Amino acid sequence: MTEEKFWLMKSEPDAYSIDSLKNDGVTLWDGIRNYQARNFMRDMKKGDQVFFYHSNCKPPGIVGLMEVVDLNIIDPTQFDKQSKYFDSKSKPENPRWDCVKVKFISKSKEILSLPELKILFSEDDLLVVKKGNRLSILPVKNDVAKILLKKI
DNA sequence: GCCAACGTTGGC
DNA sequence: GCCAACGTTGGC
Repeated sequence: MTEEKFWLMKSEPDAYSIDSLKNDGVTLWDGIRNYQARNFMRDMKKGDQVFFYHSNCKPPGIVGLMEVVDLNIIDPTQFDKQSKYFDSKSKPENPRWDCVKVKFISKSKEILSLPELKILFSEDDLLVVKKGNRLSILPVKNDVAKILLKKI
């Protein structure tokens, strides 16, 4: 039996938006430099669905849906000296950072904003509504995801 | 621009 | 291993 898994990934729309992904079709979710977030990506499986969240904008919120299509990809930006994500401590023979590839599924007609999410869900239901939560990748509970899917 | 909530770093 | 200082995220 296949258990559906759901996640939420944040991106600042100035850096990479849902429109960028719609245009690209697929993208590598690289540049993650937080171990907990990286480990969540390692827990992902092909076919998992991911809510795309715009952060650091007004208003912040969920703007679309994507799907995991590839796993365990070494993040190329860690070895790129030109990249802001360059990590001098990571060696090619033992890469520290990896990521997943995602594909565009849909863009919401309207943003499901953080204030709305706070009305719908408690901190325990959906971690993104928790004050001060800085994790850019979060798991989403199955029953919460079912509700979200109807609203985006 | 402010600040809360962390994660990371480095001295000891 | 502790912890203070510092840096980052991201809402407001």
